[in-house]
Amino acid sequence: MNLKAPRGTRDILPPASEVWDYVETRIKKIYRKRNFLEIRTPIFEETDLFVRGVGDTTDIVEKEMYTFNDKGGRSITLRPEGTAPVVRAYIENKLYGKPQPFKLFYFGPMFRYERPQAGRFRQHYQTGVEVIGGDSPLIDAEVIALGNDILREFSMDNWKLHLNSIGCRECRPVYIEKLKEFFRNETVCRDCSDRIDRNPLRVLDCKSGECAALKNRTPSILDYLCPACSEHFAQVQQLLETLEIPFELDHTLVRGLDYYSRTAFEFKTRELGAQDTIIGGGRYDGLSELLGGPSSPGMGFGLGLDRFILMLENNRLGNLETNPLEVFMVTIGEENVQKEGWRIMARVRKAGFSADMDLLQRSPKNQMKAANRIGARFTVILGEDELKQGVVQLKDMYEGTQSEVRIEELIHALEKKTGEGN
RNA sequence: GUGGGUGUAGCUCAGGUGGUUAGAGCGCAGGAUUGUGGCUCCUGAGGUCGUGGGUUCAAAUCCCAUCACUCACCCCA
Repeated sequence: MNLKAPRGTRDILPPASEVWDYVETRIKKIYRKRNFLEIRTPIFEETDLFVRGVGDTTDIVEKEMYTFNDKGGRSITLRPEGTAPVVRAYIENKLYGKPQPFKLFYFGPMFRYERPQAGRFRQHYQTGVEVIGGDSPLIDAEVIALGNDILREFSMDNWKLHLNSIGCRECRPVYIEKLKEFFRNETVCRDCSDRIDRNPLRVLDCKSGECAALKNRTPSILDYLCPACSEHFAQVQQLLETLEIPFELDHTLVRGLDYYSRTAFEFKTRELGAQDTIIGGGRYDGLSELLGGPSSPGMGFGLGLDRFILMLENNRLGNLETNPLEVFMVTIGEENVQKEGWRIMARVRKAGFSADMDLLQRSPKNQMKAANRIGARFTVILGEDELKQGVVQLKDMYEGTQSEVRIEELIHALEKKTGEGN
């Protein structure tokens, strides 16, 4: 076959898909415990949403979007990130009329046209939260704490929380001027000399030798925050200290999207090679207005599930015990026996056990073989003789023991055996 | 978008300096006398040697291109 999954995409097959399901389910529980509710937004949106929301000078919009015209001539874009769609939905559905702040979570694929590498895909999966309708530092702390909780819940500890404030519409322009001034008098790399005017904050993030060398002399945004932002940021830090969540101030942390304001944070690990951000987020107080909505400050994060699961696997936490098949039905005989076996299996399933049987009309021996390879806990064997007597052989595949039970006693016997095990 | 590495059965890999029917282990399918797994033994299926060109009497092997994977840059989840 010469058809392949497109570059940067992949199939998630069993047993990996079991791990994904497990992770998603467990994260969802954490959200629900904190009274976050799910939102599902379209996988594609009008292109303009991202151009306006994410920012037209960002890398995402400039070169990473999957954009196309649909048959009606509309410009459509596969969503590259989750926040702008959620805020769009918030405005469109007038969620500001509900009790505030509105706390949402989402799961789903995101699309970016990038060169794939470890932990980076063209279709990747994120889960994230957005708290919209409030600018209290309590919200910032709650969101960051939630990220912290998820990592802890999965016993991950090889990461650091990087924290910064990138100010607001009042103070950031002042800082940006200072920054431009500073960089103009220094030598920066080729990419960055272009950036100085268009998006000077990003120079801070540059890892190239000459730019990185400037880091400790570069003016820090934290020295230019207006009183309101400064106070807000101080409170966020205090709250994190109260919650005993360790963090590291990092004034070079600038998120790539334009809509961020004030608090910005990333949970980074050293285990994933160059793609080290596992959770990234921050506050976006102006986004709603940017999209034509009312003033509705918000705060959220995105968590990269591909990277998250990669990290779990690195720590051998990926070998999660998946539930083994409980019963494999083995029939020995003609059609009448198979039919009765089928009925028995249906009853076993109805009683709450997972059950399967041979679907290839194999010999008894090969049915047993199959049961063994699948890892079934029990086999229930039915032959002509058993059928006549109304019994089955119940075999414990782990212990190799086998006993005869009446068909009507089977469920009871299974319950007893599995009860003993646990 | 830029640079490095890789590309032989489902998986992990062998296949010096080009030479005839491309191999192994594992896995998969079946069998080793009456209706029973795991161990052992036997048998079998399965390969456009990533793809397309080129050099050559002859290419998995050399050259070019292309695609994919991978690592890094860039950027982020």
